[in-house]
Amino acid sequence: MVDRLPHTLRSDALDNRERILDAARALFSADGLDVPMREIARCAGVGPATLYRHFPTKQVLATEAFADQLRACRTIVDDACADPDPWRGLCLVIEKICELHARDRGFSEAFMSAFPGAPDVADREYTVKAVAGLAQRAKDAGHLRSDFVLDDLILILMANKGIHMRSTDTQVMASRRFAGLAIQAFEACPQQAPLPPAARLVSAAPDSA
Amino acid sequence: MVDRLPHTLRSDALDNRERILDAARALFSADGLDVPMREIARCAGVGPATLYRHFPTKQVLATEAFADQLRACRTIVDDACADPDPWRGLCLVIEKICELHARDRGFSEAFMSAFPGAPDVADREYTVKAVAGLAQRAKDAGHLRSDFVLDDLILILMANKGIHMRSTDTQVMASRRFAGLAIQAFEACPQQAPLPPAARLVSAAPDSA
DNA sequence: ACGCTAACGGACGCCCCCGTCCGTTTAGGT
DNA sequence: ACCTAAACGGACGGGGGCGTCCGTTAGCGT
Repeated sequence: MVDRLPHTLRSDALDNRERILDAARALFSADGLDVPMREIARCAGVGPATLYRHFPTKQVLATEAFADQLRACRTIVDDACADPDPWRGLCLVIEKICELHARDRGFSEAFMSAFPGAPDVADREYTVKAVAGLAQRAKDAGHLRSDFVLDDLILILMANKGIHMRSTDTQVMASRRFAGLAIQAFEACPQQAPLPPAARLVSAAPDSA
Repeated sequence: MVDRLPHTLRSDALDNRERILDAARALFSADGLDVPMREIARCAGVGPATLYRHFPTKQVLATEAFADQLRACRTIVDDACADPDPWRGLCLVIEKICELHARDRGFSEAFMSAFPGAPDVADREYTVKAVAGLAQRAKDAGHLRSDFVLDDLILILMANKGIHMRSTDTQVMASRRFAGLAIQAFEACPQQAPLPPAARLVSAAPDSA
């Protein structure tokens, strides 16, 4: 059931592992998380058993496959927080994350499906806090509307996930347009109509932004 | 294969037909279009054969099941076009259609999946023209940003479809918030940053709004 | 060069969904 | 009350995804 302790894979095993991850990344990215495990195996040129030996469940496979994207997310947030202009930082977060999700359908699904109370990203709380801080600073600077809540950001990401196009290029283009509209909606502006109340999306956030 | 000409169903047949439609409406609405046909049959208290006899394909069933919603859509658009204030009309379209989709996941899927070049709604072109006219009037009145295109509306509807919550109430609430943000984004406003270019979503529209 | 064992992958059984056939039931006209 | 045909639904065969077992292959240390 579990790999025993040698901790050092044989060269062919390591090779297969990489090929599986590559195939998974490609298929998840293009078709979402619903691709059959066998399809991934076939595409990687291995048998189903080999796939299951390396990654006992799709969850495990996806987690490994999306490690890069997760790191990218973290980097985006860190960069944004480092920006001296918090509003610019927040805009960057929205634009970059939307684009990341637009380019990788599977990551988008995995990222969002795991949202309410997912035990899978350990530093989720840290990231949430960081973005909340960024948003607060943007509000203080008068660039972000004062009734913005963090749930709005999640709302935008969920919505962005709903945008599906055939070609990746069109997808990214549409997503960019969408991000632009979202930013527009978030920008503080003299004659602003009040928004409908926000639905609670992030499980337990005492003061979300 | 096809029902022969008597044109008058037996009372039990008619009854079953209604029960099937009711079940389909309920299940589609709650769980989307992916519910198995057998589940609908089971829920309606009939055998699979009866279901298939009345509705040979899921497409046919869905079309009949969503007739009400489609009429509601049409009514919303007509009402909006009749509104003396075109901006108010456009806002109503966005709010009402988003809510309609939020309340009925299956309808939302059916409506949007059938979008690029669907041969299924005959008066699609009429509706598109009507909304385009409404948008143009809203622009002329100076309430709708001048770089708005009809594709933006489709974009919003696709995005709205991406918002999924457990309870319908939360779903509607989130969707309302989203519609509010969308309207905010569309509103003409002095210091407006230019949006990224729109991706073509509606197949052949020479001058979309 | 050889053997040991890690690693492989074809094949199996399971379950769920699909669409159809056909023997049985029952509505409704006489 | 009876007969006929409309309508029903259980049951079937096909297809596909799932996760696992086990006989075979081949990497690697000696």
